[in-house]
Amino acid sequence: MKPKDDRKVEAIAAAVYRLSARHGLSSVTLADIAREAGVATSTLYVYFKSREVLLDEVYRKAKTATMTRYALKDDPAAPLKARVRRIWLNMVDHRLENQHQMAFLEQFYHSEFISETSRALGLRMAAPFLELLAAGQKSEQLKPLPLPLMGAAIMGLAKETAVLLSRGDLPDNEKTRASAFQLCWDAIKA
Amino acid sequence: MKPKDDRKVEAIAAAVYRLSARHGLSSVTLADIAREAGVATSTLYVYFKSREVLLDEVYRKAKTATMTRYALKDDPAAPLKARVRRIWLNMVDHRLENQHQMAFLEQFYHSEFISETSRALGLRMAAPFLELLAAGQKSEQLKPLPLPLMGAAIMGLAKETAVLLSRGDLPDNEKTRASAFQLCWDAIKA
Amino acid sequence: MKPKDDRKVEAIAAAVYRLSARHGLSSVTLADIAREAGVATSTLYVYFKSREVLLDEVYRKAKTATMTRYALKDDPAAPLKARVRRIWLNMVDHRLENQHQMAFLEQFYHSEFISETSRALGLRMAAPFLELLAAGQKSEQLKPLPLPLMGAAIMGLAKETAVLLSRGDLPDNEKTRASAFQLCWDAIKA
Amino acid sequence: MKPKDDRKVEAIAAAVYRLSARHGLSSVTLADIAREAGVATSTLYVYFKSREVLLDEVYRKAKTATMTRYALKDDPAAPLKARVRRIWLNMVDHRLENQHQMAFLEQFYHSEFISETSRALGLRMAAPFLELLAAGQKSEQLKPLPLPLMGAAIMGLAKETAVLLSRGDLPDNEKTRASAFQLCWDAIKA
DNA sequence: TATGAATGAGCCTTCATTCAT
DNA sequence: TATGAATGAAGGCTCATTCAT
Repeated sequence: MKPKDDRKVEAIAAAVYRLSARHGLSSVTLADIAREAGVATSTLYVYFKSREVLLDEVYRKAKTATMTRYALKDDPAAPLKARVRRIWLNMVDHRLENQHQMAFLEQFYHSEFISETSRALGLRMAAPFLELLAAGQKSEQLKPLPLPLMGAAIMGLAKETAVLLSRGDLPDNEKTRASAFQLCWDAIKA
Repeated sequence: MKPKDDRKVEAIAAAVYRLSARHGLSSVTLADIAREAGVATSTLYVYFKSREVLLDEVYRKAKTATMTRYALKDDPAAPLKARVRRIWLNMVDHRLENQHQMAFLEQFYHSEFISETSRALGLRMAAPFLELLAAGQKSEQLKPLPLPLMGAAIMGLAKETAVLLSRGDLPDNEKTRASAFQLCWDAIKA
Repeated sequence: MKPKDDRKVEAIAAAVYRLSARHGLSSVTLADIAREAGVATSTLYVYFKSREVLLDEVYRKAKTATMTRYALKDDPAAPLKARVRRIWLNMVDHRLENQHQMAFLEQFYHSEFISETSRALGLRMAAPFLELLAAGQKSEQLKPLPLPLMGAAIMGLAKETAVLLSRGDLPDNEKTRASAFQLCWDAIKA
Repeated sequence: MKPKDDRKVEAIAAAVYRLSARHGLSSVTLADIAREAGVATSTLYVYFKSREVLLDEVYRKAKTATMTRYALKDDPAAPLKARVRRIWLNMVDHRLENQHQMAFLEQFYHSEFISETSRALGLRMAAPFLELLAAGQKSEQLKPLPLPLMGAAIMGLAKETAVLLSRGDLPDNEKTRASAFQLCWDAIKA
């Protein structure tokens, strides 16, 4: 008997990312995915029960990897501002390095395809970050506004910064990042 | 394709908004639109050359109305901060009052359906607002960061604020708006 | 606007009969039916909501026509034996004249495709005939056995007779029919 | 294709019977059979060359067992009526005891799956019984009608009787069987 | 103009069968 | 022998679009 091939699952996920970025998630068909991943359409059903499950599982994978990446080199002992900066820079860098994946993640999150459990996953994974912000509010370093608003401000600015950097509208260097983060920090600091 | 009956075009647009908000743009079929608008499917082709054109035209309509609304009661003679506040509050209010329409607008903008010309329309309509910000930068009241980044910060925060208000996560009153705008202003002010 | 075409429904039903007889009901695909009926596959969905409904409706049509045919020239005033003979001969003749239709009817009835309501239809339509038999039992002309058993005996013999006639195993004439009916009558008469 | 493990073949046949009775023969997939029999799908190909062969072979098995069962306790020296009664009662009892198997047998016989050789098998196995009837005709104890007609009458009545008994429409006792057989005998006796 | 009928292209999914271990 | 992975072919169904009235 032949064991399931993990590399095939990887290839399928990568195909979904690429196609989402290229033509938009809602036009990604199983035939497209299969072709792009180099397998037969029916093979997708060996790994996933249905199109819905496939997308959901790919989403979970990508979301988890993304959140892990955001926490990279985060030092829990560092001061608040340094930690937020670290995470914010991680967001920007990860977006620049994984544009396809992010394209999928965003489209899926805003689509009707996403399941309730997957939507919940997003929130669950963001929890540690929101707790960091909550601590910052308690120590009166951050504005006492609702956490979702604070979080959205930070992520939204990271996203827009990444877009501008990748488009070349902004020079991709330390200075640019520093001033963009300045905007972010000014927004949230108390 | 000169629309003869404006009320019918109105009904079609409204159908698109409602269905987009209810089931997601990519699952909206022409049959759905026709049923919801109370006409026959083939009648849609009397008014629009194709599905693509229909959506594009509905988008233009909604986008124009939205941008006009944002400028409501904007007094060109007022001081910068007041003008930005006025526009920012307009954004929040318009979102709260036209959720279906905004659902469509956003899904369409992030979708693969949007044409290049429609995407350009978005930018063109935002021009006056960006000019206002540019003036603010010149007078050193606003941070000297790229306009797209500034604009994105402002709109993103308006959007998130509206979401929180409509969900009931934030009390819908003057005070809440004032503090949410504070966050916005702190982000962009020099 | 174009009105629905009744001749098309006829063509579809005829296609189902022919294909059922030729290859067996369970191998009849919508593509087959469409090709045989001279329409596009999707056109079938203009007339029927699904394959299941299509078959069910064709069954109803054929079943009703069949039962009506069985009662042809039945004289309610005639004596019992004459009436049973008339109906029995109708069964034999109808089978000989509509073999494709009967092939479909039988396969559908014995298949898992048939709906509960369609199965019930069969019984409802046979009711008048069973009442005739019941009357014959009351007047002690027929054996006092369960009606389903009596009915099955009669129909089963009609069927087998028709098979033998159409195969040419029996000469197709009055005499053959008379003796075959004799067997039938002997079985049920008191 | 020499089956090595007879118990496995047995399990496969039993699975086919059960599934045929439960969901209808034409919806029985190889995956279903394998699951129900407790083997892997590809293992079926170790025992049978194809789905067609598998069904055909299972049919042969069941058909042979059935015909053997019909002849149980048949005493070639007994008088005609007694022998026919014995066989008729065997038919009824066997049907009552092996409903799953009979469900498969009948569906397969009326399906398009059956091969010409398998259909011929049915006739060949029934030969001894038809010879008995032929002898009865020669001795003028039975009607001089075509043997297939005579045979069909007898089997058809056995089948209907079994159906009524298993449904509970008739009390399952000696008396019922006696009167049902009476109907049968009246039909065929000279 | 307005509409119901008609359709070709394409989608998701299933399945008998083969492959590779 | 036994099996899980892999697949091509096909099936039912949907939909944007065109036809015909």
